[in-house]
Amino acid sequence: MASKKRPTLYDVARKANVSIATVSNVLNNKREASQQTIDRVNEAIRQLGYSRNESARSLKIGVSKLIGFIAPDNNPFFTEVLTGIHEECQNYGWQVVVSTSEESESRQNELLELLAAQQVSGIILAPVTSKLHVPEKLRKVPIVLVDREIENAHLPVVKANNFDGSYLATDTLIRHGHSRIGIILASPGISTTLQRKAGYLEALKRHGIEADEKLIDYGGDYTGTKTQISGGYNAVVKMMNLPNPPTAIFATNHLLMIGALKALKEARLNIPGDISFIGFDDHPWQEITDPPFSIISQPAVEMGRQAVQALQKYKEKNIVTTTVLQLELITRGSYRSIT
Amino acid sequence: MASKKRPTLYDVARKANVSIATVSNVLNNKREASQQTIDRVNEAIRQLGYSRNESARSLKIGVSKLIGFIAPDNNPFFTEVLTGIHEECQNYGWQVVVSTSEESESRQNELLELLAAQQVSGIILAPVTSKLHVPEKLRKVPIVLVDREIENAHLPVVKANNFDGSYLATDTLIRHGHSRIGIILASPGISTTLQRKAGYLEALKRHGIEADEKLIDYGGDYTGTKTQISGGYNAVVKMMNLPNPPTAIFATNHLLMIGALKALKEARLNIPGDISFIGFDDHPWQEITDPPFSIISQPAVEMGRQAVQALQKYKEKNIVTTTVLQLELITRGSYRSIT
DNA sequence: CTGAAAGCGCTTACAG
DNA sequence: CTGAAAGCGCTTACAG
Repeated sequence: MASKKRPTLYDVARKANVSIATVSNVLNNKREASQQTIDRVNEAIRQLGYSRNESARSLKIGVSKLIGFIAPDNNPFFTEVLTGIHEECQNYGWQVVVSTSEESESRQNELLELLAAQQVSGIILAPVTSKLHVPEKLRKVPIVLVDREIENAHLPVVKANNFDGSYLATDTLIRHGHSRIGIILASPGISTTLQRKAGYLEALKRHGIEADEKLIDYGGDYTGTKTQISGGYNAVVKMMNLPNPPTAIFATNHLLMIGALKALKEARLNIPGDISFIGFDDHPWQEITDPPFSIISQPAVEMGRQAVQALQKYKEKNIVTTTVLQLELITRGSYRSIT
Repeated sequence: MASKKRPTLYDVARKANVSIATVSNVLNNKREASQQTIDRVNEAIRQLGYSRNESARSLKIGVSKLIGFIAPDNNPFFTEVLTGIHEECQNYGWQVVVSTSEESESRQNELLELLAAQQVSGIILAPVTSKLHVPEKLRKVPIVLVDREIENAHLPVVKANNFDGSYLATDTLIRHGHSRIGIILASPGISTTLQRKAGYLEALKRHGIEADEKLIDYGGDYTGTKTQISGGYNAVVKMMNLPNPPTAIFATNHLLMIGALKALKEARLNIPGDISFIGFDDHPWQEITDPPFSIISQPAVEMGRQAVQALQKYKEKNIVTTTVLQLELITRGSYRSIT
């Protein structure tokens, strides 16, 4: 019995009385084979339970059916992006090697290297900084940026309109009478932070409100998942102890939001009675909390899908696309008008 | 310039003036090479920016450095398990091909097949049913079961003590005076559901309470993430419309819990004033909700780590381990005593 | 329409 | 301590 090792092309060829080239052609739908041959080959494949050794194929043709996805942390946002990547990859027969850089640039470079060594046919990357220098030797493997972009990278990117989203949230709060609005941002080194900050500042400016540095906190200037939660927590504690604390808070990612709410709760501040709040990233919990939270919602699953499509276009036609998805404000019960 | 393609062993060998066998040996720390040779080789590797083509290696030795992880859905519990898998894999230099079966057995079998074709060195599987028949041709690749087990599989398994956890939750509610306790379970086809149900029934029995079929709902007997949330929702709606509704509800996974809470909220039932509640799986949101929720907490990250270790033992020493992790009840504010 | 043969980049006995 | 050579299982010109 050939139960010890998996059958190879040779086994199939022998059984079907054809050459291995013919089997390979049938397998890949290349060239015309007579229907009779095709049937014989397929029957042999079925009987032997043959499936292709992808390592051999990768070695020969230089790329595997794998793509890599490098997320910076375990923010549920990236879990959703991964869902989108998975969905779309089914259309291309790709499988996904997933890893987390934990916001470390050296870890990220190591992961890129490991993926390249696996002959992945592409990488979807949410980079840890906006100034990544992609090592020369990785230039061969197509990289698509997702969520975050890199200056002058000349790489396809799929991102959200963070400026507009942040502007929208801030503008809305201002129109509800708020002028002291605290914003909690993630690490200043990434593009999303920069753009979310810019949108906030622009909204203030349009309304003639002067920005107060004390109300701008990089609570998430740390690595990893847990530290971002404490970052949001610390930011709120700091702001609420100001002589002139904010009347509204805008937390610009889901982890920061959770930390911020924890601090608000501990301070026994009522939302929206004592303070208005807008968060980031939709999540089932937000409909069952009291109050339900208003948030800037990102099309995270769609972002994953689009990233795969962008990768496909980049690989096949060398087209460098920039896709910008719109953010929307979902208003529930966490902010109110003040006078 | 060799910028077109990545350097190979031959390039390194030529540069270092040795044979490819020697380079390979240095690379794998095999046999003794003179320190001088080692240095020359390493210097050549560095200069060329060489890194091994893992496809070639996999082809030659029959296994890659990849392992597969198949989750049944996007429950955040499995995201945490994945975190643990990632952490532990770093110790072995493994990378993880992640995929979701969406509770479909045919999809699961397809994924197993695809992973085997990639020459993965092992698979960590949360199976969609407790009666999986692993296809003969997959017998070559080591599989470790995580979270859910399979009858007579003779495979390593890392799971939680679901019986005890469920007993504990039910017993606690009974001791607080509840006798009509609704339980919301996931699909009856998986081991965790069976065990959680058994723990519930046993606790009732010990206290001489007769089980009421109407209070046992397989809200999650659907596939996928969203349908489980609506499953939990529907279960609560049904139970609360009973002539004699429950005074407490135990939702046995995170998705079911979210759906259940949504229904409770819509019915304007106060927790724990009108109804007591115990959920499943800890999550940062649970500390900031009002009330904060009591839950049965699973060591999800640890489960992932242990699964990787079990895989390692299975591969290296052919040891089939069964690891049972304890669940604990975290009491916050969502249940109370009644008379 | 089909086959013989080269070669992808490694690892590993084997010989020296 | 080091090298020459076979071979892992495929794909793909090339020849017929």
